[in-house]
Amino acid sequence: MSTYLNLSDQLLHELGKQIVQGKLLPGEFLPKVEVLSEQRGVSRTVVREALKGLTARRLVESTTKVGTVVRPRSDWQWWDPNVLVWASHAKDNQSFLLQLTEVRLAIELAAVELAVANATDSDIAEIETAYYKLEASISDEQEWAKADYEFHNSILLASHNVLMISLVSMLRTTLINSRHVTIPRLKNQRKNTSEENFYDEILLHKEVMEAIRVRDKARASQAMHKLIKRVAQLIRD
Amino acid sequence: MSTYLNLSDQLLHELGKQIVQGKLLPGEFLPKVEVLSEQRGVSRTVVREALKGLTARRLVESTTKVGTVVRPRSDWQWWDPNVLVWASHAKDNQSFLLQLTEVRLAIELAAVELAVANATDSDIAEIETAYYKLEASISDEQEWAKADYEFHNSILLASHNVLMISLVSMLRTTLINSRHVTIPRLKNQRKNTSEENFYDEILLHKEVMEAIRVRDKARASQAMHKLIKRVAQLIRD
DNA sequence: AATTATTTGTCCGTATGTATG
DNA sequence: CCATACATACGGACAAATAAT
Repeated sequence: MSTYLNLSDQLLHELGKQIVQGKLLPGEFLPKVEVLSEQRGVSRTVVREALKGLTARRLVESTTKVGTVVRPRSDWQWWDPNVLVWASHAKDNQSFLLQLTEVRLAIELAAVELAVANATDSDIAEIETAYYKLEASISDEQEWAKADYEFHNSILLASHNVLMISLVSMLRTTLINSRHVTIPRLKNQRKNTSEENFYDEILLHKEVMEAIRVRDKARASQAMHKLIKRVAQLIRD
Repeated sequence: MSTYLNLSDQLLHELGKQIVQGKLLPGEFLPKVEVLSEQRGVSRTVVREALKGLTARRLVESTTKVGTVVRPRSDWQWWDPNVLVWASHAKDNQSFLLQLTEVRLAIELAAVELAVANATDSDIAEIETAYYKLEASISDEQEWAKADYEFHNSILLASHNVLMISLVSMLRTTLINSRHVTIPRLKNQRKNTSEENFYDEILLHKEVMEAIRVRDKARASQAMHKLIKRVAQLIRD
């Protein structure tokens, strides 16, 4: 697997970015196929395939004789990896990343309730090992982040909801792609958290784990809610 | 706008269904391009475009000399309108529809909290009118369903989270497409609900509306949680 | 290690279909 | 009815990658 992109994908990315990042506004027309073909020095086939990619993502609509026009943002198929990437690479992406995070939190909160109901013994074992790794890495910032990811992921997997798993995986990929914006802020925030808060956080993780083990939905949900609200708070600032 | 599908889309749907509905299992190979081209009496170009569609949705992976193989289900891009439709049209789609509903409930629950924070005056007015329509249509099953939809939708819109709105709209389209399976069951269940339960449900809707109006996040969230749990319960049975 | 065969990937020229003005 | 502009479809040629010999 290489990072090589064929011509139509290159053009697709170029046009997709322009649209999602607002350089081509809804209602505006794209140049016609022949012009695009000449401008970029590619064949009409390449242009048509790129346009097809835009159409499939509902970013544009082509009608004969009229041309290809950018559709309103509400029509766009946001839950497409490429659209998400294009949007997350925009200059003014703060509000977009916040929205992404809000969805992620919503799903993670729901996943813990499902985990209580659906977790197998081996799922629970995974969650426990993830928790003990977390406990063992309080001092190491890097390790803690990794362990924290694995802890939440083990719960997500235990939900046995493929749609949630796939959704969060998409969100994570997108958020990682724009990590340079968000992670530094979180790190700085973390430095400011006191020892006590940190201890609280470990306790909350433990509470989540134990509640899942004893199948106490209300407890699990409540603890996760508290955990998540902290993240939401960090992001909002 | 017609329902006409071009040759490659027709083939795409045919192959996509076969894969998602398990007639072609992960690890199995598709016939090579030339064979497919002959079998269906279409050009190689058409076959290639259909395969491209499958590849874009991560249902298959093509490698030179080896051929095109079905990827594991966990790799599939589930959040694609077509994949969702193919999956919802499968024979054994009960568990899939349940998962869809679980995601929908998760998002709706999160949306109400966001609505409390983000709703404009006009958003709140929309929610109120939706509620009064609901109140006015207690007796009419048909009207009630419609009003209920509009009530929840008005809250969703008030969240001002485009990603959530787009996600739920996708879910709804899919669920409506397989309505024949789920709605009749809900209707039957509803008939069995007593007058009292029905009155409770109205009260819960009212509680949600008022909590949003006075910007009381905890109250709104709690009331919505109760409402949603009922739906979840209905579905589970 | 080099060669060959096989299969996908890419590009293009061209022809036909279709809807608009 | 014609000219325009885009969509769809076909098939040929060649490039790239890899398995097998």
